[in-house]
Amino acid sequence: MKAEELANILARHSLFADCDEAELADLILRGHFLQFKKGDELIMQGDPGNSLLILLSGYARTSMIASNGHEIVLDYADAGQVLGEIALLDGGERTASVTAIEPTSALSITREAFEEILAKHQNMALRLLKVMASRIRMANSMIEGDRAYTSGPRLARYLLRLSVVGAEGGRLKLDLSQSELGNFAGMSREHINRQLSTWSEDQIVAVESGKVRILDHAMLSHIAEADS
Amino acid sequence: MKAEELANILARHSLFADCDEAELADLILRGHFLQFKKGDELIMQGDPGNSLLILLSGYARTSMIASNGHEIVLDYADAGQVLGEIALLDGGERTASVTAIEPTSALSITREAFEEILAKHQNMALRLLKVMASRIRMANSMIEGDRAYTSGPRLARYLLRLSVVGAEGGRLKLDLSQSELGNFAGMSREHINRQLSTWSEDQIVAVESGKVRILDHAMLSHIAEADS
DNA sequence: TACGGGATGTGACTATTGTCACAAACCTAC
DNA sequence: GTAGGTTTGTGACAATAGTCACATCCCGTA
Repeated sequence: MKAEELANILARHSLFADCDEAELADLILRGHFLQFKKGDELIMQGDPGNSLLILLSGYARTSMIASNGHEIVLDYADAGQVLGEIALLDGGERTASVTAIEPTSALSITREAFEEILAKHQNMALRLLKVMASRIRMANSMIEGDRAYTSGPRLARYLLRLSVVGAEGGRLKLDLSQSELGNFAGMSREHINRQLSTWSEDQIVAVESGKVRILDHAMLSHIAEADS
Repeated sequence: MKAEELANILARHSLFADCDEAELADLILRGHFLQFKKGDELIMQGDPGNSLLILLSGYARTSMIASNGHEIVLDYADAGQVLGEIALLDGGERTASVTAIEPTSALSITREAFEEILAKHQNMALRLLKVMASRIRMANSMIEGDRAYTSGPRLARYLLRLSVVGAEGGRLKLDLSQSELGNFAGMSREHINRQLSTWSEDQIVAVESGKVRILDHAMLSHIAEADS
């Protein structure tokens, strides 16, 4: 892929929107362009983490397998997202896997290249710090959801997190299976099903051919804030 | 307090152990020394976050109140810990409160000072990035614990997190009340009590005059890894 | 030493959610 | 179009943990 195309893709996403030419050029020069098929692992839990990825296109799922086999989906990443920065920074193992859920491309940057870029461009570090701040906020809000709310409000939150603002018919960013929704929201597949059925009767969501649509966004937000 | 005393305290803690003289000097020069009584709030959830704190002495509890009133303890911070960096970085509200649980002192650094120090000392940003990486790891492991494990293994994990390596008699870093342990481990006070009683019978922990001691560290670790 | 407030111990009951089982529907590829 | 896999729908039941209620204990202080 041409450097200018890469530059275009990067510049289109918030994180890199305010990068200057030189920064983008360095990222592209020092990065490797990678492509993945649906199902490929971009990052594997437990591996040593010596590189950082910037997702250029497609969607990927970030998930952990707990030691008892339980799968936990932490996030769904789209283009522009930085992945794998934690292990790169602290030299530890990768805490989670990242799996392409559709054909995906990414820019891979080694630790050496990353350190050089960081040293050369002051703003890069600040940008990364902001990314990580928002990650911590997200993690805290997951903890809050898990701890303080019952399954209903919690599922509502995750559906809202998957919703796109101006989507026609309330379509979600991703069409997840009910099992996958379960791993995301932290509840069993069966329970997801029952909850969606209930909401479907109340016209809050619609479930057709396995796809969830949000019909009553306001109501769902209200449920997400419920006292229990 | 004298600058050299402050420098000593800072240099004694891992995060700042590898700071050079100039960095320490700038931190101290630009920081304000603050003191807090037990129960004082160093940081208040919902406030705008325009400063960063470095804990110099004492212990503080980081906790969130969910919108339904549920209290969640995220961590207990000790000297050397950086607090309040998230809101400082992204300009948002403070996500959690930090409360002194004993007399505490801290160095407060404003956004302007922080930005100057960051610009002047390259390594500062890298250090902060590492701190935040470990925060994300911690948050992910809380999510894993909440999602994948039942209360027993989970409580075991939190007790281990509070344990100190060479402590005589298995004393914990902090003597928490059972309600507070509950807010930390995400379970009710009563359930904490019952679980501790059971373990106490099996000589895994001892509970005397409200203080928990870990008798069988190995067994507790084993429970923490249990399949369910 | 007596008092009062907070922390702890414990029983009984309830609520929420997971698990298992199985049928039906759907999709995809030959 | 049909076979085989995956996904969905749903009932019955079990398990885990929360809630409520109340007795008790402990500790600082007047």
